[in-house]
This record gives sequence, structure tokens and C-alpha cells, in this order.
Amino acid sequence: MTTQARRQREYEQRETLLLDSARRIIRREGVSALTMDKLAAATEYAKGTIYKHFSCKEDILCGLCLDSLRHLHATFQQLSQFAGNTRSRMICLGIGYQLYTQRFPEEFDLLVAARSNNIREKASPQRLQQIDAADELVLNRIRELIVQAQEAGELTLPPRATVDDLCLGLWSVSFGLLALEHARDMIPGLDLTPPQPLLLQQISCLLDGYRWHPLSTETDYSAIYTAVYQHLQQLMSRE
Amino acid sequence: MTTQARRQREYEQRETLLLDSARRIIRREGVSALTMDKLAAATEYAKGTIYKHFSCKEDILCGLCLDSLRHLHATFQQLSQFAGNTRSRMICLGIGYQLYTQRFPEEFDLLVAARSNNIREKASPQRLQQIDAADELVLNRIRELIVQAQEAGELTLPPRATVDDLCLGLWSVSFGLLALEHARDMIPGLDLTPPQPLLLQQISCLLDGYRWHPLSTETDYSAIYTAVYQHLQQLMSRE
DNA sequence: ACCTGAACACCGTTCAAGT
DNA sequence: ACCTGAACACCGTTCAAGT
Repeated sequence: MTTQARRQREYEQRETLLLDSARRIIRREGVSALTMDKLAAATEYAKGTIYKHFSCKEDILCGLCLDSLRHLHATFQQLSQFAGNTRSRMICLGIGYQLYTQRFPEEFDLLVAARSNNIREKASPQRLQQIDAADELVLNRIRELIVQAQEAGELTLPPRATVDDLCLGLWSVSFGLLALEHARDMIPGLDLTPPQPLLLQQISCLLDGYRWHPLSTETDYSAIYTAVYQHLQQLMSRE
Repeated sequence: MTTQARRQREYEQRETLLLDSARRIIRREGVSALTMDKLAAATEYAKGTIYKHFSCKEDILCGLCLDSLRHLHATFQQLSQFAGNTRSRMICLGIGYQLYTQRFPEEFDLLVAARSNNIREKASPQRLQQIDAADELVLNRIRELIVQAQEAGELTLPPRATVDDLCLGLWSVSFGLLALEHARDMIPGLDLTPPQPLLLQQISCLLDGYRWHPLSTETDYSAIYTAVYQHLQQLMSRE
């Protein structure tokens, strides 16, 4: 039935509209400004209609989080076509993550919040499952690169470490650092190297520790970092 | 005036009571179950009285977060008396952090949440300042140990890295890993080494990267880790 | 000077009525 | 079958009245 197909399409379009409107409200006025009344008014739908799509307010937040993850995955996929040795390409992913959080700080706040139980316990199971699936896709891009490094002979993991250990390690430093970076000016008197290369510094030392060649003592990654950073920044700002 | 001193003391006792009751409610029923009515009933004070202490609900959450940080700092202070080379002692701090989050998962959720702007923008400036000060004290314990490692000749930082870079790096991996660990069973199909040594694994590789001696290739830290972990676990469960 | 809790305002959620 | 928005319930915040 074509009618059914159209209905389905219209339903999805409406969901997109709802999420986009919600995102705009949050970006402009913060999460606390997102109310069902406001969202209904902005989209010109009744409040009841919103509940056809989302089980509760937290479910909307998770919907936004899901969008963010998919966006991040798309960015990672583009970046994995980047030329260079595997370690440089991993740095690319780090930069991509960093630029993403800088451009969409409100979304990153949601990514952080969606890890806490307060939000998860209210959202619908389906949405949570979708988030986990999207999470998995992002992690796969990292995993993939680690395996490629092994195949290229640029990485030999220490005896007790698995691919997923390294994958989680990278994910953790990046996530942790970027999450804490929000609070950067709030923590007084930290004498840090300039903000940009901070993530590079941490990832570099971690990868040196895992002995992912060429080591940072063998190659100057800061030049690569700066070049890629500027390149990506232009690429992403054009979107 | 002694009356004033007594008043002050009673005021502080009441604040402690309010925070303890709030914590109990959150532990038992989750953050969303914490309402002003419930807190007033539990403490046998009127709702208006709560506002003598806290500017809003989020201010209470930040108050709990502050308590957590101070508790963590006390733990770190105890742990810094631990004997051994500086790298082992740093691992101790990591274990302390890990055990802390395991024992008080709800509090850790608040520590994560208090980094997001949604909460910060509502809490009182004074409370936020206190949190930053407490944060600083915790970081100082880490910094201190790094400096001691330098003095002991066990650590020579790479040319571009500062003490605070390493400090933040350690803080980031730990925070990131522990924050993500909550979602551990939710991310399907991750083939990871058993949960306990996961943090050790990441910290070890990071410290190897920073060339903090003795390197993990020179010493078997997993034995030290297990011993300290069990020791601390007993110590903390007795509290 | 401090505490109280009724009253208010706001907002998430539901569901009977309408199309 | 789907959409609507009035009505409801809940909860954070205030402040006039009481001690």
C-alpha cells in the first residue's frame, strides 16, 4: 500500500521536525527551557501528538542524543578515508570528536547526561537500544582502525590487552578530557598547554604506552595535528 | 557571643541533616524521587527552611556533590601515606577512585551531572565556588605525587608536557572510564579484560607513555593492584 | 529574627471529545 | 484512526502570618 508508505514517511518527517525544534530551543535557551508547551507551539502540533513519538521528556533528550551519535558516526566514517599511517588516522578521529564537541556543546552535554541513570531510567527501552546500537557503530570505527594497525604491523598489543581494551581506553580519555574541558576555566590555576593539543598530548602518551608506531619520539605529530585540525575545522564549519 | 556560635553550629548541623536525608532518598529511590516535600517531611522541617540553606533543588544536588568530593579527598589523603614507589602510589589513588564510585554509584552520577551546565547554571555561585575549591584539593593530591615522582627521579616529563597535563590526563582516563563503566553491560559485545584491572590497564599504558618508572614492562603491577585493591576494599567497607 | 505551610505558578502527562 | 487541548496532578518556589 502506498498510503501506508506515505503515512510512515510523514510520521518520520514529523519526528525529525520535533527533534530539530527541540534542539533549537535547547541551543538558544538551555535544556531547562525545553517544555512540552513550547515544543508544541514551535512545531504547531498538539502536546498529545508529541507523545505519539516520545514516551516522555527524557525520551526526547535521548532522541537528540541518538541524532548526535549518528552525526558523530558519519563524521568518523568520513575521517576514516583520510590518508596516512594508522596512528595519524586515529588522531584524526580524536580531532573529529573534539571539533564536534566544540561546535555542538549542548549536544555533548546531552551525550554526557544520557550516560547517567537519571535519564536512562525514564527513557523508552527502544530508544535506549537504538542509542546502544549507535554507540556500537562509533566504537566499531575505532576498533576497525586498531585492527588495521595490527595488520599493518604498526601495532602489537601487550600480552594481556585486547583490541577492545585499547578501544575503550581511547574512548575514555577523549570522553573524560572533553567532558572536563567544559569546566576548564572553572578549575582555577591549572597550568596547561594550550587547549587544542591537550587531547593530542594525552592520546599520544597513551598510544606510546601501547607502543603504536611510529612513536611520538619518532615522529612530530603536533605538525600533523595542527594541519588536520585546521583542515577539519574548515570542512566542518562548511556543513 | 556564644549564642551566635551555637546558632552557627545548629545551622550547620541542620544543613548536614538535610544533605544526609537527601542522599538517603536518592540512594533508595533515585534522583527523580527527591522532592522538596519529601525532604521536608523526612527532616521534619518546613519547605521554606530548606531554602534558608539551598537556593534551589539543583543547589542541593551540588551540595551532595561537594560532600562527595570532600569524601574523595579524605580518601586520597589516607592513600597518599601508602608506602611504595611513586607509580604504585599513583595506582593506589586510581583504585581509591574506582572503589569510591563502586560503593557510591549514585554520588558518582551526581559528580558527573554537576559537570554539565544544566545543573551548574541553576546552583548558587557560592556552592559552585566551593565545588571548584574541593576539586582543586583533589587535584593537588595527584599533582603532589607527580612532583614527588620527579624529585625521586622516577619521572622525567617529555619536553612539552607540564605536571598539570599529566594530572589532567590521569584525571580524564579515570573519570571517563568510570563514567562509561556504568554503561558497561549496555554496550553489547565488548570483549574486555575483567572489570577490576581495566583502569589499571589504561593508567599503566598512559604512565608508560609518560615514561614513569618503573615501566609496566619492568614490574608486574597487576599483583600490586590486586593486593591493594583487596586491602582498600576491606578498609572502605568498614567505614 | 526565624520558622511555617498555604497558596501560587509552572509544567509533564492523560484522555474524553472532535474530526 | 488520528489529532486536539482542556483538565489534572505534581512539584519547585514564595511570602504573609505566626511564634
